[in-house]
Amino acid sequence: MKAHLTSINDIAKALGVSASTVSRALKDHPDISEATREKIKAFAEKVNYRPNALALSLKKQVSRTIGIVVPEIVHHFFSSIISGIEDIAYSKGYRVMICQSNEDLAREQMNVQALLDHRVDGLLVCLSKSTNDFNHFLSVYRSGIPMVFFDRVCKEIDTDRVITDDFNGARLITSHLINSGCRRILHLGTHPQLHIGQERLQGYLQALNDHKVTPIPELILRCDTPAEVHARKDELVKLAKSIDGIFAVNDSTAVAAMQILRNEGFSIPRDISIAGFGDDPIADMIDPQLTTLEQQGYQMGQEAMNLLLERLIDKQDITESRVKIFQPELKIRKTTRAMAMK
Amino acid sequence: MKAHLTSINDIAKALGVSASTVSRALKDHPDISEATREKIKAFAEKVNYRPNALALSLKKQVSRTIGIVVPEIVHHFFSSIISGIEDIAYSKGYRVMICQSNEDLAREQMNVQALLDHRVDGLLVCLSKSTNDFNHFLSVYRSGIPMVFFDRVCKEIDTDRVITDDFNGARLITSHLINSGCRRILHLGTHPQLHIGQERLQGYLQALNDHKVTPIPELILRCDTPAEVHARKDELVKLAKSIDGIFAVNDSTAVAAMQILRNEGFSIPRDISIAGFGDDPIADMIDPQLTTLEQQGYQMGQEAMNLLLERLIDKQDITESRVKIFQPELKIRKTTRAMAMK
DNA sequence: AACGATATCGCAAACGTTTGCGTAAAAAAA
DNA sequence: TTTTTTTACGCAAACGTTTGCGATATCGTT
Repeated sequence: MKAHLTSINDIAKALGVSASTVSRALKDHPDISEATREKIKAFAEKVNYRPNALALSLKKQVSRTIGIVVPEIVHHFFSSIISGIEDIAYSKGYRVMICQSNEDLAREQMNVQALLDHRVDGLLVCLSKSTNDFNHFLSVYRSGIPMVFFDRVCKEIDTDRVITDDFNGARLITSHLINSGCRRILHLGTHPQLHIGQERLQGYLQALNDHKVTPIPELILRCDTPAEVHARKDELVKLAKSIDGIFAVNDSTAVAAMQILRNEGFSIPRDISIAGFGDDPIADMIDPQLTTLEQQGYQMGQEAMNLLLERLIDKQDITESRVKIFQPELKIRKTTRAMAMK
Repeated sequence: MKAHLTSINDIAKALGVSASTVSRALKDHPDISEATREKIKAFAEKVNYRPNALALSLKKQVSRTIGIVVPEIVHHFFSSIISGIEDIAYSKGYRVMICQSNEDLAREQMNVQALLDHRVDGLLVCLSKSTNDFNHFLSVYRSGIPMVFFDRVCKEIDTDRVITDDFNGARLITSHLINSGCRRILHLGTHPQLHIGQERLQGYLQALNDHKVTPIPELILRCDTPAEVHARKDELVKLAKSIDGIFAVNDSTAVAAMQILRNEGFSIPRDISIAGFGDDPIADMIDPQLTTLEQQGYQMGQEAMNLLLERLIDKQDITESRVKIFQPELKIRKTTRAMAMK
């Protein structure tokens, strides 16, 4: 069975009028008599006519569709961002096309290209971990298509951005660890080329410095997924004897580390305190509940979409790029001890 | 700045040839001389020409895009399915448009309509919990657009489907609970109108029957989210004294229940055994680790996309609808006791 | 009766692409 | 040289929609 949705031409032919008359009748153009208008509307209703969005976009040179490029939707943080984006987009009559880069540069490039091919009106993107080349975004920028980065942004290109204050968050939670008595804090960080990785590391170092704690290079590891934690289990277990705290770059890594440590007989937080980043749902579900930083993903998504919308609607009058910074909120739970001092 | 991507006509004008010549040159049509072809290709490369996917879809009457309607991407099961779908789709040159119904019928109807408006070649859908009207899917079916349901399927319409053997899974895990000594097993189920809810309930009842355990109506509750668990906390705590096992319709509900029970002083699994459904990542991260059923979301997504692809490619020669049933695998972990008998 | 005004509609171009067909010029065959 | 074939390109329609403009009627005015 061939799937032919009825078009304006079909209606025109069936009713013995021209396509332009049908088009005008359907949108209540005054040039059309009431009789014809009603006839056409009734028929369109009957055959369940729906305008072809592709033809419309082509004609209007506007797709009312925006593209999203995100590392992986399986991560709660990203899927909440997407929900935030979608809710705003829907309410303004926009649709979204979601692409996953799977943390892979090549895939990210393909994604961007495909979205451009589909003539999205704007782009919302979060960089993949492996992105060290920005030409695909540069060409988007040069072609004048509005683009806003969120979370993992591209500082090489001057666009709107929505970010977390990673530095401050890391400083805050590391300070909390120190205040609760930790002195030898292991940092499980992410790729150094990631801006957020840099910021969180710097925040961690700043907190140590704030409290006159000497940083120990051996206690800074690149290890940012549960899989990597398990891969480097021996290393972790060996380190465990000499540390009293862990600050992991995200919650799932923190939880994985905790799992291993507890199996090795360490008590959390008595022997070792643990802190994460992101306030993933698991943080609240595990026992002991994970101390972490709340990142307001949904709101960040909303904000990103709003920034983009302003560009799409008042195209001309925004010249400077804008940066929205979300302050992560400290969620002190059970994997860290109560403050030892004020 | 206006965003005008260069078209075939732009190239034609710039080079003083016709649009048809450009079109043919770019796809190595033999009618075009090598000189012209090279000239055109070089220019196209220089200006970074990319065909307009909208125009192509309109012309070819094929969008090579498939629509996905899913309740919520924040759930790991659904986002794994999407990944499975995407990977197959990409490898065959298809794109996907993802929509969330947020478990809401009206939104689901809008989603379907929007996807049809964008002339997707096919539909992959998982019903929302509140869907009790299927006319939007019926009209898709009647218009001849291939559609395959997954997980939460619509048995009112005769389409391809990819499902989990919910009955068998529920029977399996309930049997495991009984075998490990449980006799008064609370079932936290979902909406009765959901087919999977029915199946899991029936599987639970069947297992009781298999073991000559009398079912207790008071022990069958509709409660399928952590939020609902917390809302009905008092009820749950009161019941807790009289039960020795819980079978929840999904893992997050199981974990939430466990959290409350432990806070009330119950020991898991000594006092109460707990089992979930789905093998969410949290199942493996919490302590004690949750006994559950593995649902192969990624593979289900792949299978669904493959079924759809067969319809899209050999349009004609598939008449009967096909059903792929995935057997969930029992993951016995720490929230249930070891088998008491064989 | 002749005129202008208004109401109601169709034509055609445009968006970007593909493709059957026609055609001019060049090459090959007679 | 004439005829036929081949080479290499352009025209125009089509996909579905919108919209400026032109074209008929019909009406009301003198």
